[in-house]
Amino acid sequence: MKPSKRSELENAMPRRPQMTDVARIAGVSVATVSRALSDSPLVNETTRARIQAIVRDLNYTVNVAAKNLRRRTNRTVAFVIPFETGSRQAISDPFLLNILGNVVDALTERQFELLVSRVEASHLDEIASLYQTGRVCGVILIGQWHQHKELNDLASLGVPLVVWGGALPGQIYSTVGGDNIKGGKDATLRLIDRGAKHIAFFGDIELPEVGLRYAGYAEGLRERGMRLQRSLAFQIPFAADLAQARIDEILRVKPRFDAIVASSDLLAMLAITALRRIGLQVPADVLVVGYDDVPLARTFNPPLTTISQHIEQAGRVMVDTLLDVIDGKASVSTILPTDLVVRESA
Amino acid sequence: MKPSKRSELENAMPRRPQMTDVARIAGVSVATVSRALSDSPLVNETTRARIQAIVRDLNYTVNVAAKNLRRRTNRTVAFVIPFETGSRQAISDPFLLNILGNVVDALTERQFELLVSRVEASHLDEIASLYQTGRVCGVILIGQWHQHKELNDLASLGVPLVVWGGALPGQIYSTVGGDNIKGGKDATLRLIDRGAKHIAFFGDIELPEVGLRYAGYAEGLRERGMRLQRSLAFQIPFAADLAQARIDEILRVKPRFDAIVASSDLLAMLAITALRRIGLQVPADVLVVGYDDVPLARTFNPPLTTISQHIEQAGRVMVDTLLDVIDGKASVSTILPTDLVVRESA
DNA sequence: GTGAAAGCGCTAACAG
DNA sequence: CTGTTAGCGCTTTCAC
Repeated sequence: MKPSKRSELENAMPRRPQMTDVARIAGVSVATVSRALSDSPLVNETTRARIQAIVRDLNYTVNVAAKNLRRRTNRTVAFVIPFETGSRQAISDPFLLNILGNVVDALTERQFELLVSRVEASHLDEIASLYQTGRVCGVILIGQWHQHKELNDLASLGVPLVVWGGALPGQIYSTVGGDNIKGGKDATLRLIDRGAKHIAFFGDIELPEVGLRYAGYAEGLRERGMRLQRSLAFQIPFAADLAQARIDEILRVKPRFDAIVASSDLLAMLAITALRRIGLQVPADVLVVGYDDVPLARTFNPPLTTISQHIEQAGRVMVDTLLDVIDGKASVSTILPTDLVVRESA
Repeated sequence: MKPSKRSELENAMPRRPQMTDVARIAGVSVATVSRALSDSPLVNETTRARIQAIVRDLNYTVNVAAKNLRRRTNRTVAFVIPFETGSRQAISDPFLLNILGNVVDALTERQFELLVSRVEASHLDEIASLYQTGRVCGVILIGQWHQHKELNDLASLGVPLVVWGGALPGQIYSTVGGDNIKGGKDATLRLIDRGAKHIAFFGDIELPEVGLRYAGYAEGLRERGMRLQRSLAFQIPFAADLAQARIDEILRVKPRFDAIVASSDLLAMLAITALRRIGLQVPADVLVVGYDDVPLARTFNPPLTTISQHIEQAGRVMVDTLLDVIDGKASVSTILPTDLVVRESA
C-alpha cells in the first residue's frame, strides 16, 4: 500500500522519457533531436537514424501540449452540440453520431484532434472562450436550432466556425448542409406523382433547416399547380416525446390529408405508428416520406421512402471548410446533394 | 485584403490578452494575478477584486495548455471508439451517442474535457501513446468487441482505462456495463411466461457482452426446466447489413422457433421485418424481445419489448471509475441494473 | 500579502 | 550539420 496522498493526476507515471533523455543517450543536443523528429532536412541521415532508433527504443513521443505552446499553434477543434435545457433530445439523434464519426475521421486524416463539448443553447458565448483560451483552433457546431443570431455574434468575434445546417440570409459564419429545398421538393413531387391530393407537412418550421424543407415543399406544390394550404402545415416539435404527443393530438380528428412530408425519419415513424393506431395504413391510406435516411429507415415497417443526405461527405466538407476559415479564406457555405430514396412508405 | 501568407493556425487573432497584461494593468505581478485567479488565500481581497474586474474587462481566460504544462497535470480524457476496418458499424449505434453524451456531461461537471478518438480495433496500442504523449490522463473505451487481450495489455502498460462492457475473467482493466446475464435471463423468462416453447437466441456470442446475455438466456431456460438447444442459437453479426443477410438466410427455411431473444434492438427489428416478409406476425406467430431500449424501440411496429440499460448512469459511473483509477485506487468493475420493458412484441 | 526567478517540455532563430 | 540560447504562458518555491 503506497501512501498516495497526492492525486496521481499530477506526476502519475514513472516519469515518461523526454527529449532530453533521447538527446543524452544519442549524445546530441535536444535541438538535433527536435529536428530529427520533425523531419528537418538539416540533420545528418546517420544521426537521424540513430535518434529514431533510440526514440523507438524508449517508446518516446513528443509532448504535444509543450510543442503547441512553444509553436503557438493548436490542432484541436471543438465539436459542439448545444442542448436546450431540459430536453436532451439532440444527443440521441442517430444522425448526429454519424456526423461526429465522419468529422473525427476527416480530422484524424489531417492530424487534428477533436474535443467534444456540450453547451447550453442559450449560452453559446461559452464557446468563444473555448477558442479564446486557446483550447481549440476552431469550432464545428451541429444544431443551428434557433440561435442564428448568437452564431453570427460568435463568428464576428473571430471564432472560426462552421455549422451544420441551412444557409441563412445575412449569416457571417459558414454552413454545410444538405440541399433542404431540393429535399423538400423531391419528397413532395414523389407524393404528387403517387397520386396524393392533400399533402401535409410535419415539422418545426422555425428551425432553419426545416423551414427550407418547407419552402421546397411549397415549391413542389406550385410546380404541379397545387395549392399551398396553411392548414396542412403542422407545427411539430423535434423532440420525440413532444412530437408524439402533438401527432396524437392532430390525429384525434380524422385527417384531411392523404400524404405527409415529414421533416425527419423519426417524425415519419411516429406518424406511421400513430396512423396505424387509428386504423389508417401506410402506404395504402396515407403516403409518407421521411427525411435523413437513418439506418433504421430501411428496416422500419413499412420501409421508409425518405430523403438521404450524404453525410459521409459532410464530415470531410465541414473540416475542410473550417480549415479554410482558420486560414483566413473567405467563409463559404456548401450545399450537399440530396437524394430521394424510394422504398415502400410512398 | 490582408496579405496572409502564413497559416493563421499560428498567430491568428489580434493577440489575446495574457496574464502579463492583466498584471500590468492591475499594477501587480503575474504571480499575484495567478494567485488571485486560483482563489489562493494568499491574496488581499481588494487586490483580488481589482484583478477580477480587469480580467472580466479584458475578457481574459487562462491558457489551459500552459497551465497544464507547468503544473504537469492534464484534465482531458479520451473517448475511444474502435472500429473494425471496413465495417464502420459501431459509429451508427444510437446507444453509443447516448453514452458519449452522458460521459461528456459527467466530465464537464468535474471540469474535465473529452477528446474523441477513433482507432482501428487491431491497433489498440495506438491508444497508449495518447496517454504517453500526455494528451490525455485516461481513456474511456466503448466496444470491448474481440480485443480483450489488447485491452489487458493496455492496462498493464499503466494506462488508466475503463471500458464499457462485460466483466471478464482475468481482466485487469475496469469495466462498467449492464447486467447482461440478468438481461438475457429476464428476456427469456418473459418469453417462457408468454408461452414460448422454442426460444431462439440471435447474436454474436463471441462478443463478451452478448456471450453473457446468452449465458443468461441459458440460465433462464434451465430455471424453467427447458432444454438448451444448440440449434436455436444463431450466430449473427452485429453490423446491420451483415445481420440482415444472415437473418434472411436463416428464414429461408421455416423457423422451428416461436420466440427470439435478440441481442440488440436493431437485430430484433431486422428479425421482425424479415419474419413479416415470410408471412409471420409478431407477436401473434413469433414473440421477440430486443436489447438496449433504443429511442425507436417504442415507436417501432410493433413496439418492442426489450431490456433497458440505464445509461444515464453509465456516463457518470464510467467517469468516476476512471478518476479513481487515475488516483491509483484499485480498479473495480461495476454492473449497472437492467430492466425488462414490456411492450407489444412479447 | 507580494514579487523575483526558475522552470514545465519543447521549438526556432542565431551562430558556428 | 549541430549546439546555444531564448522563450511559449503559466505556476510555484523562496525570499522580502
